[in-house]
Amino acid sequence: MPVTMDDVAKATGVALSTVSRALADNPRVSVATREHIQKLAREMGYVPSAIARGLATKRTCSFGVVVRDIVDPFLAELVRLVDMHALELGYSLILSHAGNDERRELAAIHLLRQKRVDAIIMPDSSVSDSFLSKVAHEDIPVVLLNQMSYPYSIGIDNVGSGEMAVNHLLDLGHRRIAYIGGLRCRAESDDRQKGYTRALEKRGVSVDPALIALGDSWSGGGQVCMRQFLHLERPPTAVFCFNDLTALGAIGAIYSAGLRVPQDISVVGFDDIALASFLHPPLTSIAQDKEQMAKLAVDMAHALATDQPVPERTILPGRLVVRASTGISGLRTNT
Amino acid sequence: MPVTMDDVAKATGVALSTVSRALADNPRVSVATREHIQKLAREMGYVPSAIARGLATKRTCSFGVVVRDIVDPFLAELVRLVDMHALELGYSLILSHAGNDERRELAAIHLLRQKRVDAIIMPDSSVSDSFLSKVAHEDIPVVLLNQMSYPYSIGIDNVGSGEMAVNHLLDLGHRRIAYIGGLRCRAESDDRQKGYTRALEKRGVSVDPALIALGDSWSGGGQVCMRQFLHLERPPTAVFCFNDLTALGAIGAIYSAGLRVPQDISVVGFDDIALASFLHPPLTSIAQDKEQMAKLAVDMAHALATDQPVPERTILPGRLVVRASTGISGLRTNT
DNA sequence: CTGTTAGCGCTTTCAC
DNA sequence: GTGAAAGCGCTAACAG
Repeated sequence: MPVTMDDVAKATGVALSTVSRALADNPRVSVATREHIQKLAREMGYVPSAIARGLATKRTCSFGVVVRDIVDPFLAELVRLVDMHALELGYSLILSHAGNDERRELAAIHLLRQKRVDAIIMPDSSVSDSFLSKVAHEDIPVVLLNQMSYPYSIGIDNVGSGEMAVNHLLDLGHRRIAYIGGLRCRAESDDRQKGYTRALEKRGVSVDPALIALGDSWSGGGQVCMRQFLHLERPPTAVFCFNDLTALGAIGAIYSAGLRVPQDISVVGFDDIALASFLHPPLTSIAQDKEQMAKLAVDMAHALATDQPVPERTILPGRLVVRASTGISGLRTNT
Repeated sequence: MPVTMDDVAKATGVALSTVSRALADNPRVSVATREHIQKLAREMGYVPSAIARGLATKRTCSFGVVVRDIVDPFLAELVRLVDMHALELGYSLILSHAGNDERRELAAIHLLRQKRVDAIIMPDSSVSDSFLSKVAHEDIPVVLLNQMSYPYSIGIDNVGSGEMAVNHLLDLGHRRIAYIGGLRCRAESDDRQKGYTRALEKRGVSVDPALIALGDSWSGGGQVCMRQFLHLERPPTAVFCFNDLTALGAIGAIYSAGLRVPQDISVVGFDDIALASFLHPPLTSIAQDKEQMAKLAVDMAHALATDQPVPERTILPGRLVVRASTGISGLRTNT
């Protein structure tokens, strides 16, 4: 139904290949014919078929992106940035959802292989290491975020960032500091917890297992875990959360218990999502350089897709953003 | 590089076309050969090329989705649901960002046409009516959400829902009720405002232009507009917001001014995003049936893409979800 | 500078 | 039930 290159060729009276060249701005076509062809093609409403081109060139100019849940604001922000950078390089994004189901994740990858995407970017993969090693030798390259056991990956320093967050709380005088984990990527929460533990140990504060709970990367989990902490004989005076959504839930639980943030309990989140500064109180958080992550991931995917020298695996530093959800320990309890 | 159908044909000793049929579970192939071929294909690691198939069948089994900003939680939730339903029908989603730029939106559409997607779904289009009428007769079908001037669209009753929200506030005794608009789709905010006006007028409450402001569909806008309202001689006792993000910003501004929600000012949002119930206070909002919207939109896109009878344009009702951000007027000011 | 000719990997008549 | 062959719309040698 749509106008083809052949139609344009017939209309202009030149050969099909000349049209192809003219439309590709190939310098081997005379300026006159090129412009003539381009003009006519435009007038005829010619829209090149990326499908046919993909078949011929074996490149589809599209990346697959598989996420657990685009509703996670951090992932949404990341995917948006990936889209922007990908577009600059001429790629489109095919988005697939995997939920928390590893099987669905593998199914999504399989579908993307059928679609012959040039590369796959997975911002929060849950696939096991055994699969990763297999996928690494697959026909189509895969770039992972925050999964540093994998060669083609971009991530942030989760251990160091966790440490940074907890140091901030220690500096404010807190000693009973809790951690609420999550389950976005496999190793992510563990590493942040490692940073938490390390920070405490360095200051000689003992780690209390009762102050460590595992949420679900969502506000519901944060709420439940925080409620549990509040029932402790000696509740924490500060909480470090896997991500901002968890922190939001924790804050809700604190308010519901008639306490206040940060007067009674300080809260630190992670990701520094766009909403963080609008929450009440504005949330102290660890910011990830999403812009840079997205750019590096796209560049890596592009390099892998075009057989260019692949940039090295990168670990970005986190950055503490202090807002109003953290305060000096004992602000209220000691008065 | 990857295994092709031809490879499988040679390996099995049958003709290419037989392999094609066998893999498509075509009953015209004997059970024995079919199973043999399928088994061998699997062993050889054959992955069918959706590209080649697309060229041959003129169907790519993919929908384009162009959004202004996937970071908007409402859109993210919608896109996730669209993805689920699309997958059930065998479609993948190609996601493109348009920002608030109509030109980028058109560019995105153009790219999707090149990709030969079977249909385009636009949850929050900003393209003008003049363009819409053009796009309607385009080669590739477009389904719009919340843009009821267009034949192929699914939406919610924005006027009625706005009215519902404001009636709720009126029922609580509020008389000075403000509206903070947004700019997601073109007509969306206007319609909600229309509902706002209508509700007030029906109860004989005069509409005060000073109580109407235009935000940006984000928390920042809500914050700014609310701050402006608070500087009025007679500030509102309740605010109806274009969406939940706007409401979040408004709430922040209220707290920053030393006032409380809902004791001093009640706030109603729109969309009922997943976060709404975790905010402090939990947000009263108008829920849209995203599940249904997504399903209807995908079904419509599918029908259009396959030349089946197209279901009718649908307008879904909104649903008021009362939480803790709204309360009786004068709770505090009159004591 | 332009035309001819093979494909790319699959579907789909049309024969047998 | 299976095979042969003609495309789908484009790119990319290879000639001229």
